[in-house]
This record gives sequence, structure tokens and C-alpha cells, in this order.
Amino acid sequence: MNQYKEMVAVAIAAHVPEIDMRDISTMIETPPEAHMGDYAFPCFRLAKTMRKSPQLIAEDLSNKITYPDIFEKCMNEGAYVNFFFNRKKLAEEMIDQVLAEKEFFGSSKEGNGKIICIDYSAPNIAKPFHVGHLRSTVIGNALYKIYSHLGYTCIGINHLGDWGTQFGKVIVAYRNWGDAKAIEKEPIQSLLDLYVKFHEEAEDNPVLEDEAREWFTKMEKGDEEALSLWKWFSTETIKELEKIYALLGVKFDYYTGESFYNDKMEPVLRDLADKNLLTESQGATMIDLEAYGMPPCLVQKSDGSTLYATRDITAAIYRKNTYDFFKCLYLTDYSQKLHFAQWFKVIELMGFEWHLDLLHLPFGRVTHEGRRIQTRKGTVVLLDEVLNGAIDRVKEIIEEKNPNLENKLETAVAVGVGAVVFNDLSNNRIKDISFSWETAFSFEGETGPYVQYTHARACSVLRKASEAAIGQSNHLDGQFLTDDISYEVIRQIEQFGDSIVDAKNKNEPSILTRHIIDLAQAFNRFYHDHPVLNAEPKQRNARLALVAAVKETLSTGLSLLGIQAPEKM
RNA sequence: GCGGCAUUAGCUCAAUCGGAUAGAGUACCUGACUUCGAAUCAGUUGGUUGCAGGUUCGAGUCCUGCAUGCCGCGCCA
Repeated sequence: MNQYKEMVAVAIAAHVPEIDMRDISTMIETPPEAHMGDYAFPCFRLAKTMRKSPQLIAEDLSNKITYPDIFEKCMNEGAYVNFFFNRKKLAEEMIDQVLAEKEFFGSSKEGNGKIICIDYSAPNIAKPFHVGHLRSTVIGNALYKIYSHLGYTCIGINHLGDWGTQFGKVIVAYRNWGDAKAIEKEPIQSLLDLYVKFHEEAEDNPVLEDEAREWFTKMEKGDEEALSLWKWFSTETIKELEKIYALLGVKFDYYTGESFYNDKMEPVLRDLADKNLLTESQGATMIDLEAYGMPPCLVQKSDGSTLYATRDITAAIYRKNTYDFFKCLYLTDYSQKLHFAQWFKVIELMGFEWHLDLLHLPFGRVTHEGRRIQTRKGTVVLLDEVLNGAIDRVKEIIEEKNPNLENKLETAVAVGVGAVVFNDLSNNRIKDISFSWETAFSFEGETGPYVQYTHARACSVLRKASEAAIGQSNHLDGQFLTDDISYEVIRQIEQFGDSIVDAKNKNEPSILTRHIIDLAQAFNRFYHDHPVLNAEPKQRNARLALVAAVKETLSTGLSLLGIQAPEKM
């Protein structure tokens, strides 16, 4: 917990013995408006036990309380006890801290020794990577960085959809209508064409579906032809996927897709049988979950081949045994909620205590022009097109605004991709996103480029200050940063660490995204109203130090979201 | 049919375990570049928080019912 909040809680606890210290900590709030102070303690809940009006309690407390000198005063307003920072001291403390800790600002050791497995992205082999797949990838990537910042050891796993009946379909299609050269040239597109063709043909000829299931069964049994085709399809697809991940700057520790567990499922099925959890129904094998209000969880089809849930259960057990994770996070859209609830329950029924450490983090779906994005229909928006479109648009803007920029292409990639990623990370996970080209290509207001621009602007001031090379004392006098506008920037920096912890607690990167927007807004206001380079020497020093602290904080924040922070753009 | 999620300004979204006057961006209109980067800043306009009840000091937030939308419900993943 935030050290200042802790101080407030301690100060209050000294006078409110009837409430536990930990409860007091959780009651401390940040007031909605700056004039109400920096931290507040609401007294409503004390009214009953203390048999006094909340206003009186607040008044009484504010008169009695003693607090450390980082605070300047505490006074009640209505039923709240409001604490005000000593602005000069806080400015000096925060800036010193940011400049000393640099990219480690806001980090902590709370997660030391704890392992977090994060299962994200997980696209299907042989299908195009569209804007709908972006969310899992960027949310997972941001959580990876946020947890790491807080001391956890993260293991990023790309649980590729590289196994299952769909491969039987592609194999059947390839054997009937495929062209090897086309696949080498444009793997994802050609494989998709085959997949689409399969479904068209299967409508008139349902026998194809049976053939597809047979081929998948052959894969599971180790048939050489089936496996060599599968291997080829998946290698070609991964090559394409890696280009996109490179553009996004996303990395994984392991590409262990579903196929990785092919030889690990049998012992799990045996264990399930030993624990008397399996029932047979119409030839298939399943775990009955009626007692828990859920439909059964199928683990084996009537032909003996396995299903998605079988592989997920096996993967979870493998990960627990291999990494001994503290938590294992799964990033998928909410249409899979029941699936996860079912197999989490199976893990529990198997007697594994750690079922509580499995966390499905569902997110909303992406639609385009009111329709869901479907690979088989014509409604697909390819991520590749979106990213490159954004990059091209940024190139145009650079030509217009900053034609002499060096590294134009590199910068356009950082900003264009940053815009798309930032946009995806700025809404609550659970909300559906309506994709629009207009929003994806907007770079003003609450956008990634706005924050990047603010950062570049700060860099520019610092560059000029150093070019001017005026030899002044580095002593920072916080007195020059106590006006409302400067102070608001300090306040945002002070809350940076809290927003990271909050984002982690709720597994919600948008909390951090919104916070760095607030910081950038506060800084732009400061920048506009307060000249830095031409200020009086002492004031100049103080303002430059603030600019440096903001630059550092923004760049750290963006990096935790997986977004680059170019020094010029 | 059963279950889950969502609904806040014209649009896209915030709102700290229930807390202070529901806030931003965008769009529209107005103003600020010979001055540290105008991808910026300032201002104006914009609300019966889907509807009806309930719980209490206090409800966008919790409960009940209803409406609308999305998602899911045995051999896909």
C-alpha cells in the first residue's frame, strides 16, 4: 500500500480504536476534487458505534489528529476528514524518487518469489489474425509487464490453437483442392481459403465432416501423413504470426500450443477415471456437472479423440507441476466463460486445491459496423491492415509536421502501433468494442499518440535545457511547484504507483491507461501555462526537474502497456 | 426455454469494497502559434445514469421485476 495513505491510516487509527487498522486503510479515499485535499477519511460508519453525528466525529478527529510533516494540515469538511499534503515537501520527495528510481518508479517487491502464468493471444493456426485477436494479445502483454513491475516472475504462454478437428478439415480440403506453392507463398490466406472451401463443400456433402474427424483422429494416433501436413501448416502460419508479434513488440516465453499436450492427456484421463469422475454418454466420455448447475464437460469424443477441455485440463496440470504458479491467468473473450467454469470445476473435483489460482479473465468482443467479425463471412478486419493503415497515416502526419525527423519509419511504427494498442487498452476489459477505422486512426485527445506526444515534448525541453548548458545548482526547491497547476502534476505522479497496483489487483490495464492520460493532461496544462526554459534560475531548475520526472513516468507507464515512447515524433 | 454479461451526454467511454456538485475525450461553436513541439491549451453547449419498485444517513454502483442488446447451453475451439 501507498506509504502516504498508510500514514493517514496510522494517524486516524490512533484515535479510532474501535476499528481495525486494516479496515481503516481500506476506508481511506482520494477526494473527487483537488480543493478537498489529497486523502480523505469518511466518518459515516463510525456514527452508530460512537453515537455521534458523522460531522461531529470528523470535526473532532481533525482537531485531535497528529500527522507526519509531509502533510500540512487536516481539516473536516462535512463528514470527511481531509488531509492536505505539504506541497513543497511532496514535490521534492516525489521528484527525487522518480529521478532516482527511473524506469523502476512504481515498482515493488510484493510479488517476489511468486510465479504468474499468463495464457494469452492463442490464435488459431491456419486462420487469419484479425482485430478480434488483438485484445487477448495486448491485455495479456500489459498484464505480463505490470505483474513483472511488481516483482512477480511471469511466464507468457501462447497456447496456440494448433490441434483439433479443424486440422482434419484443412487436411481434407488440402488433399482435395490444395496447392503447395500457394501455401508457401501466402500460408494463412491459402489455408483460410481451404477452410472456407471445406465448409462450402460440406454443406452439400456432409460426409466430408466425418472425413475431417477421421483425419484428426489419425493425427492423435500419430499417422505420418497427417502429422507432416499438420506440421507444415503450423510452421508456415507461425512464421506469419511472428511478423505481427514483432510489429506489436509482443514476446512469449513459450509457444506451447494445444498440440504440445497430445502425449500428456492419457495419464490425466486415467487419473479422472481413477477418481471416478468419468461417465459415459452416447459413446462419449464426460464429467457430469449437473450438481453444480452446469452442463457436462466432455473430455473424449465417441471415436476416442480429445477435446478442447481435455487439453486445457492437461495444460493446467502440466503448468502447475512445471512452474508451480501462484496464479494462472487466461485471457479470452467472454463467450468462453462457461467452458472455463466447467473445467475449473473439474480441476477442483480432482482434488487440486490450486483450482482457486486459475483465473479466467474474460473480455468483450470486437464488432465491426454492428456485426461480429467472422472469418468465414466477409466481415473480417485483418490486424495487419489496421496496423499498417495506422502506420501509413502517421507517416503522412510526420511528413506534414516534422519532415526533418530522423528514423521516420521507426517512429511511424511506434506511434501507429501505439495508437492501436492504446485504444484497445483504454476501455474496461468486459466492454464490447466496436471497431471503427476512424477511431483506430485518431491521434488526438485520449489516445496513445497524445501521451507519446506529451512525452516527446518533455524530451524536447530537456534536450534544449541541456544544450543551453547553463551551470546551475541542481538543488531542487519544491517551493516553486506549489501552485495548483504544477501541484496537480505532482499529485498524478504520486498516484502512479497506486494505479499500477490497482490495475494488477483488478487485472485491468485500462486503469493504468487512464492514469497516464490524466498525467499527460495535467502536464500539458502545466507546459502551456508555465515557461520552463525562460524562467528564473531557481524556478527553471524546479520546473525542469518536474519535466524530467514526467518524462520518466510517462515512458515507464507506456512501457508497462507495451507501447514505445519515442523521444521525437 | 434456462443461465451469464451489458445499458451513463449526439458518439466513444470514466466514476476509488455504497460516499462529497456523475467526469473526460470526440463532434459542434469560440479564442490562443514572430514566444520551451498547435498530435497542444483555454472556454461554450451537452444528463430523469434503460424503466418501475425496494434496502439506508447516502444508490450509476446493492436487491426484485421488466425492457433492449450481446454471449453461452454434449462429441468446434
